[in-house]
Amino acid sequence: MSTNKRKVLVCLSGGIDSSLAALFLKKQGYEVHGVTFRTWDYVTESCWEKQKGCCSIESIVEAKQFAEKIGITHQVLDLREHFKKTVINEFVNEYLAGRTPNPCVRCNAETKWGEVMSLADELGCNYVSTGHYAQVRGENDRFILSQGMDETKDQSYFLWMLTQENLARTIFPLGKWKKADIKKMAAERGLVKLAEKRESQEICFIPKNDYRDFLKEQVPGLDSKIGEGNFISMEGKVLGQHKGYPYYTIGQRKGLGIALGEPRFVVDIRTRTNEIVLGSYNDLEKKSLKIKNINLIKYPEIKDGMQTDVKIRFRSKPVKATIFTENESYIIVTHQPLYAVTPGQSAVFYEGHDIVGGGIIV
RNA sequence: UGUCUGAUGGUGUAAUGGUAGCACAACAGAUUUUGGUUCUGUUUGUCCAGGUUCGAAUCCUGGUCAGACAA
Repeated sequence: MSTNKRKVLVCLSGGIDSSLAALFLKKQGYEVHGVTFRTWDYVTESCWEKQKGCCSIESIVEAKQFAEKIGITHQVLDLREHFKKTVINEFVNEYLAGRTPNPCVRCNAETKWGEVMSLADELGCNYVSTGHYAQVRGENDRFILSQGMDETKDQSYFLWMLTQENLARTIFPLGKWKKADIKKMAAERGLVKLAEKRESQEICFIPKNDYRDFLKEQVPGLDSKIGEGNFISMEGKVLGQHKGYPYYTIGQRKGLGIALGEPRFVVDIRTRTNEIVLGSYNDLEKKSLKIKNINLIKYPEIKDGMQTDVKIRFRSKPVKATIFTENESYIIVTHQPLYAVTPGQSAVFYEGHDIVGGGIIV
């Protein structure tokens, strides 16, 4: 590693958060080098209009301009192939398997930290940094990831896959700040455009916010391979036709195109028979789930029967639960009902504000 | 072929003479670094032709269509 202990590689997206993160690091006396990823090419123009978040060409230009403005070096890293091989492929395959992926979790682990760490090595940077609202600290020989101070903007959920090696070198300059303050500071520094820019949102590589169209583009002949199938009730009665199981996700209500007099939700996806089971909201209830691909952060291991709080989606309150270990997977039994537990999504364990670990729901 | 019943927005229904309502669906916006959820809002309807009435989804006549029963 470099002899320069104050050199940091910061991921700039062109948005307000990462820009301010870079600014903070610079003010704190770090030697800062910015990097912006090129992950995906947009073909449609709609994304430009929407000023989409982290990866558009326009944002790359903005990131570069910002770097110049605050006087840091900057480069663009072309990760298109890597991104396609990891994030996009997994995204498509998961849907084809009847599961619902979370590409952001994958992208953070594989693309952002995965690739940035090696670039940091090349450049002699001992730290890497992003504009995430999360915190990391060293304690008991572990590097512990915890929620951002601004609970409404906390993004730790998306970072549960980060390894100890990743966290050891990570700085989150915004972890102790509130989004409102960041916006205010940006405005005060004359960064009006940034302050007014829309939040990055939706899947960054999907234009028009329609993952179904994206799947069609990525999987030629998808509709002829899978095609229409039956909506069925909990009792097995045929209720209508659907467009093919990859277009649905557990808990989904909108877009079913079927009027049954009361709200119906996707309760189960049966890939073998291409059947989608519909039920009431209460039919989505579960009190246990199984996870795999476990990554532990706060503790090196988890004891059978450990108590924790678990989150099964980004915007949901943590629920008290007990973890039962079982070889490579865990069984999580919650003390309150969960709704719409969705295979492919992340279950993240919290202890207070700290992330204990997480896994992918089976 | 006869008799009876029914026909309301995309779907299912309410309103028995007095501004056509509800649920679901659809669409749009809000929320949101995943999908989904949630919230707010919007669009769309009285089978057709006559008649009675100040006024008809509602009553009358004829037609069309559907279901049931009869043969």
